[in-house]
Amino acid sequence: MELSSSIQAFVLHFGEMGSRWGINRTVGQIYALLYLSDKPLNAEEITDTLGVSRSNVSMGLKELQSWRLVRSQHLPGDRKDYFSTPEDIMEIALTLVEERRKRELDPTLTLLRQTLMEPATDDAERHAHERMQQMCDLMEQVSDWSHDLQKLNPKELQRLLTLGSAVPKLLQMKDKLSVIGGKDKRKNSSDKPAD
Amino acid sequence: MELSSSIQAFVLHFGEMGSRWGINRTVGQIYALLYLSDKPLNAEEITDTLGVSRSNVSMGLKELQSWRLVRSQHLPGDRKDYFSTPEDIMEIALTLVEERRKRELDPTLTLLRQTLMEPATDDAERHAHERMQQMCDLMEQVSDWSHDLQKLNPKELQRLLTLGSAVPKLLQMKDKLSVIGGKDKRKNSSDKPAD
DNA sequence: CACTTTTTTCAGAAATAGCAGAAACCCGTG
DNA sequence: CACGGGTTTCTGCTATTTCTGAAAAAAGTG
Repeated sequence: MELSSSIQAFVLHFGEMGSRWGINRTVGQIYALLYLSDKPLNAEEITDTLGVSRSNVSMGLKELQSWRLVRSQHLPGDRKDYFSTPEDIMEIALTLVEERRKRELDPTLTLLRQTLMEPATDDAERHAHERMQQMCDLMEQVSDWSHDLQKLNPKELQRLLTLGSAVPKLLQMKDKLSVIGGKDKRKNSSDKPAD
Repeated sequence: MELSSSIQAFVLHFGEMGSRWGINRTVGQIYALLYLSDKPLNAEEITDTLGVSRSNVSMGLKELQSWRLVRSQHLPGDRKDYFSTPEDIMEIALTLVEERRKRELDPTLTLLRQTLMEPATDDAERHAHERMQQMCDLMEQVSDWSHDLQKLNPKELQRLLTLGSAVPKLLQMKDKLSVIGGKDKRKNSSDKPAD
């Protein structure tokens, strides 16, 4: 399959970016190709288009499936496996966030929790444990937040993202409401006197 | 410098995770060491503690500085450079988000914008451009959101993070307010009839 | 259940990244 | 401007990752 120049550029770019994203060139290219394609592709088509070996494509697809970024399906009257990416880009983004959390955060979180079970024995270790505790707390919050994100449907997510920078304003609004409601009369309950 | 076992475990773990995070083992270990240390360390101390070559440490520190994750300082009466990480973990996290955006998002965003300037010439390309447009829109939102995050001070950020899953509820609250205010009487202005 | 088609696995080749040691460099100081 | 402590860059070797072609396995088919 011949690629038009803009599609080709995108595919090659994804290949190059792959290393920064923690995947290899072929995996990046396969993903780009499937993402842009208007129909599912089989492994042979991918092989021909990218000019890499069949086995390489097989391994790449396996990896992309382990990331849940591509799915396979069978077309009627054809024994080949056909691969495609989800239509909804929000769904793709959510998958990416979840998988990265699993791979990049969870192992460290596990180690930190284990380590922090034991008491520190000297000053240096005491300080180190404090630092680990800070990291652990933050990672847990990020992890929780990522879990919460997964529960949102694409529409809510879209809304949240559009909100973007407006969130702090929303927070202020909430504060005012709380003040009216009398639940919390302090202007900034958790702020230090002056920064 | 001898490391206590829990510190050692953390340092080694960071070394292993390095490959997933897009840094190499030594860089990961250096960072872990500096992060836990209760005082700034010089290159020689790092070399001795980790048992890697002096030049390797030098390159690692250079990389960590390019990420703005460690800073160097001079101690009075000592010509050596001393290295440390910021105290505030929120500041560290913000730096990480910003640097990752620069490295992992911005180049692709640039390519997408360029590509989308040109019109598509055939059906396949037309579809591909639609997909690129979706990706571009999402990446721009994420990028904007990341920029907004940078403007927040650590306290606000902490608050936002703690909020976590509560944000959707906040959204609902906002909706109700809007309804009261009469700006938007629909229950879910942008939702499809049924999902 | 033999045969064909398709996919996966594996072992080694090729490419890339990481590392140590040596050399070069930088910068105050006498 | 030579010296010495300190740092960075360069060079070549090593380890790791990526990739290919061949062989094995799996999955349909008549």
